[in-house]
Amino acid sequence: MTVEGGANSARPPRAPNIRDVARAAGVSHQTVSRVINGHPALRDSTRQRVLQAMEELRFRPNRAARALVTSESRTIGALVSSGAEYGPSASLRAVETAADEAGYVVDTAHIDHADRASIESALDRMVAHAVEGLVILAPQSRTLEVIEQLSIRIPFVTVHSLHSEDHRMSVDQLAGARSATRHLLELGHQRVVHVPGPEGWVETDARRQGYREEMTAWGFEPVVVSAGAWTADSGYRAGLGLRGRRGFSAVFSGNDHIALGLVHAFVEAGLDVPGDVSVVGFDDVPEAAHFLPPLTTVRQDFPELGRRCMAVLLAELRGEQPVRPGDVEPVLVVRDSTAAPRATPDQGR
Amino acid sequence: MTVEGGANSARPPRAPNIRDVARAAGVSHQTVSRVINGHPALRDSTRQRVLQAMEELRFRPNRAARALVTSESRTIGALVSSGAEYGPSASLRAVETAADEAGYVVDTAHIDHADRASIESALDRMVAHAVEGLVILAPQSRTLEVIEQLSIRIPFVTVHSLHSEDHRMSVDQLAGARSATRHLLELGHQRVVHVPGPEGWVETDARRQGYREEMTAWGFEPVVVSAGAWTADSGYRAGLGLRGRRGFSAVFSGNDHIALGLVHAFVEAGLDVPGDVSVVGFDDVPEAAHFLPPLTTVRQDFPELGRRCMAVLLAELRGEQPVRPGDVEPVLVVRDSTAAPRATPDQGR
DNA sequence: ACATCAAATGTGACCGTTCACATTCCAAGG
DNA sequence: CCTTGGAATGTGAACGGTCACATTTGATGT
Repeated sequence: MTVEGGANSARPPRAPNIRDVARAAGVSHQTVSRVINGHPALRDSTRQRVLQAMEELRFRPNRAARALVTSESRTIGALVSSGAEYGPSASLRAVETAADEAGYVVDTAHIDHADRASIESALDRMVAHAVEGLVILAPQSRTLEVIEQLSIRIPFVTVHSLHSEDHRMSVDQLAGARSATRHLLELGHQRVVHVPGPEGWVETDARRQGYREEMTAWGFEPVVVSAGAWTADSGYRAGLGLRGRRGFSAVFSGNDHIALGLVHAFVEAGLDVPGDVSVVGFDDVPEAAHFLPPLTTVRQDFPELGRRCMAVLLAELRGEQPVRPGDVEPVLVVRDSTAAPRATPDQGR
Repeated sequence: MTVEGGANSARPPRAPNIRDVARAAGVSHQTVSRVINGHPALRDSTRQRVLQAMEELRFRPNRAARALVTSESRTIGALVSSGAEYGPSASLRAVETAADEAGYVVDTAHIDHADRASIESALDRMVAHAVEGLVILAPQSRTLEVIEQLSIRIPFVTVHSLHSEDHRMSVDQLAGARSATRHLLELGHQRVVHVPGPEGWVETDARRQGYREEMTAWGFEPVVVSAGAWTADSGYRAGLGLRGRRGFSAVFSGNDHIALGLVHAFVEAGLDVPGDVSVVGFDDVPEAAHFLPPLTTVRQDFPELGRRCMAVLLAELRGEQPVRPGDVEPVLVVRDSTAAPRATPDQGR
């Protein structure tokens, strides 16, 4: 492995530096530095000469040396919640692409436990690696609290901040949840239950809140049955509990995967979706259109979210006007998992 | 944003360095360095004094400075194919966790296009950031070819290499594909078609190859109908084409998402799965158990793959014996999407 | 009491850049 | 022809660590 080059001996293993280039080009090291940094006051002939020397020597500027003196690392850190959730992953990818285009590289750290120590250690590592900014894709309330306590001294953006309006960037979860709930109510459902995501997540709270608001606005009683995780497994377990009960004709699920598990549990019990019970999800993962039945859900544009995060962060790093584009709006996608309730039990009587 | 500390003025904004600590502790800077690096020949009292000074000054060693002189960056690079595929993402997360435990941080670069230029530029960026090693999670033949041509001078591991046996780490795709196919054949299916993933992926080739081998071993004709991508969408489209045809009773799908799309297309056309056609997937994504019907598939342990990648790479970075743990074995998970064929059409006459 | 030697600590150079400032070049103006 | 001043280039000192080597310290054997 790692086979080094040729057969000739006694080649100094040291990589060429700007002084080597300078010597080869017959200029001073500072001139080489200027070429690297695109200084305007440079005779074109000199620039060419230097560029050629760089080419010949296969010169690569040493980033560590530059970082040492300028304390610019061209690195940004990303803190991501460690689950395999679709949303954060998709956003992260967009963050990286955007960073890349701006000449930054992204150091990623997954935080398993939302305990203070592990977050702190992740941040420490980021700081030690001199990240210039931070993107935090860990929408757990606990995480965000810790982060606020820690009072980070470098620019950062979090997706979904709790209290502070600064640093924030998010999808309007509440509006999404309300429109999902409204969709069910408009279809004529009256007993709509909500199966939220795990406790401690910002989205869980926002979506539950949106559900509650819409239900009470229509004069109906909100009913919440917890799932425990964002997974299909936990949706299935929640469905198992739910299918014993009567008295509901629709479920608004915390996300698409939970919805998948719910549908599984319902269908297994002989219930028809959407005949007996309507289900609506959240996220619109790429598979949702092919669930059986194809899932009605709320689409979030995760990549766009990631891009905007980076836009905000980059603007700040460059000292530009702090861009603050509005929230990304989620949109309801109606498919086949929702329909009007079969009977209208509570009517009349 | 980024509010700096107190109200007192005239505080030098420079972070404390090793000499500041030395002065505060009444020792030489070299002694401080020794404390940082855990040098054994140090009086305990001195060490304590230094540690305390570091604490008081909130000293953080400057990694760029250290990197400059030692050329150790404690960074490894990850090159990932840019799709939102479940497998690479899951492995990547494991890679990061493992790296983290070893005190490394991971720079990730997603490569959108498998063209030489974009791969080269990603590698350049990694090299410029002085990564000590590279993990390549981009199982596209094209990517791997380019990488082999480029003859990287730093240690690296790729998941699924083509030719060279070095640097390799993978799941035995071929065995997995064979066992999936065998499962269908053992159920009594004779006309099994394969819907592979997109061309150009190492897995696509290996799985198709495994399918072919098993089919011919049993004396049956392999039939391959392309999907185009790893997505449910493209599986659905393939299913649309497929459901016109007759003469098959089972499908071995390139992955779980394609399988989901296939099932969607079949069920939509009034076919029963597994009554009329059995479907088996590949990957065992966490949702597969809750597809309708729950999907028979081949489980790959992506996190384990990631961990092993890092184990191999770290061993090499440390100059240890090159660990080479065997391939990760995939395992068939039988669920409800496969059953014996309803009739046995080709039998007798 | 003193030589001995390893353990403990100190000294100065160096890694490859950029920064602040000094110097040289060269065309235009008097 | 000489000044003038901006453009082009050069000089030496940081930056914050580690390395190689020098020096001091303190316990040990005689």
